[in-house]
Amino acid sequence: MPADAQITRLKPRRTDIRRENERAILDAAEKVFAEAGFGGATMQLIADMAGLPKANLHYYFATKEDLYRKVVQQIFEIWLDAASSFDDAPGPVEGLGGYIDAKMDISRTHPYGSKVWASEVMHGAPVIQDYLETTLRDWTNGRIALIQHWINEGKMRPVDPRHLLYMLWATTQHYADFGHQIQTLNSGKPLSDRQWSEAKASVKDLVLRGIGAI
Amino acid sequence: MPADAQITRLKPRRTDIRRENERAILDAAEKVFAEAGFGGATMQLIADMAGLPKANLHYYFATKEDLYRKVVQQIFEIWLDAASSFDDAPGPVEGLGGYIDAKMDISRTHPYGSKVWASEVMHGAPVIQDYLETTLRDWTNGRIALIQHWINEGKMRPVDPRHLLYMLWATTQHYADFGHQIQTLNSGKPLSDRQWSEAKASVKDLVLRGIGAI
DNA sequence: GTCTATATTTCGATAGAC
DNA sequence: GTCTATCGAAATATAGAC
Repeated sequence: MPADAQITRLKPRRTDIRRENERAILDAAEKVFAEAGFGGATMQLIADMAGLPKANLHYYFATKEDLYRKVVQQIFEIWLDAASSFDDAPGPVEGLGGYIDAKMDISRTHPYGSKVWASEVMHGAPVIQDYLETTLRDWTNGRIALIQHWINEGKMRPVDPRHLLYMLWATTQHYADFGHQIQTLNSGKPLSDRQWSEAKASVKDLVLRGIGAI
Repeated sequence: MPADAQITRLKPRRTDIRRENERAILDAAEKVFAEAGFGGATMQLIADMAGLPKANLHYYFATKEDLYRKVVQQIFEIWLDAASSFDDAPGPVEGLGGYIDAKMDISRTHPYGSKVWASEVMHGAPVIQDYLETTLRDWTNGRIALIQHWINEGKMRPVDPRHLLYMLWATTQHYADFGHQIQTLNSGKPLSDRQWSEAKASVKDLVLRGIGAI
């Protein structure tokens, strides 16, 4: 295994070891769960990718489901943080435009987490149903009220805020969840920096025109 | 009248039995694969839902993967058929509007198939990669040319046809793939006929306004 | 064609030495 | 905290009587 472990002058503290191992396990788990699904993922595969014996996974995370739950929670919190651009905006151009930018960036930087979330919801959200019924529902209702406020102020056309939100979620996350299909249709190559910029601009343009904000 | 003539008439023919059993297996498999993923699905569960012994599944479909492949092919062909509304249309309002209607209807009538497709693509399309590189790529290029033609004729704004298609796919399939999330945000109840109509109208309105066709 | 019983493999989880 | 060895459960797939 790591021969260079001998080289390190100072022995890492136990808390550091724990933190680093948990991070390695979570990163590996996110990728494996995304690529194989919960049922297709194996603890052995995650352990190999994390560079640890399988038994160590069970030392840090009691069960496969515990590990999975942590992975799902991560992407959910990242998305919630990204929505802050929504709130302080004076109108839909800044608010929705900023939200699209943030969600598209996350689709590029966290494609695995997005896929795990999509898979979880597609299978009926057996693990995070409570989040849907509390945090997500509250968040959604708050943003619907905000969009309705913009409509009342005449800053955008009267569209159904709920279906607008669904379109934003669907479109931005599509670039992560269906990234493989998009890559295949891009001659098999991942989108370049330029192509990601064009994608963001296209989505913002279509949405902001669609709601009559520009 | 010969006695065996009676029996022959009453007893279903072998080809009928085969057809009915294959249909029952495929329907059950579509649902189980959608709800559990390929890895989480078990032949036992599919057999129970189809009302057949597990061994019979292996009689009709040699392996679990053979059965899965058939399920994925089904939804793909349904989507291709739905795209015919695209071609004979005089302009984007009829063409894209009709396509959205058709895709939304399929999301409602075939949610399981849509989820199986999404799961397959999210996991890197291990089974249907060849479809992506041939049929889907050709279909996409053809529709991009058609949309570009409408743009050249001044029937819609100059938007990137590729990202427009991605938005259509993402948004329409979202109502199937994330149907559970949508239902949770709808007080736990499935969308009513009226709500489905509103969803279709909202999507069409947002898209057709976004491209400047209405 | 159908179905019971079983072979074979693999996975999640754990015991126990270090 | 780490890691080898292994248990028990569950899965795919098949054998063989009917």
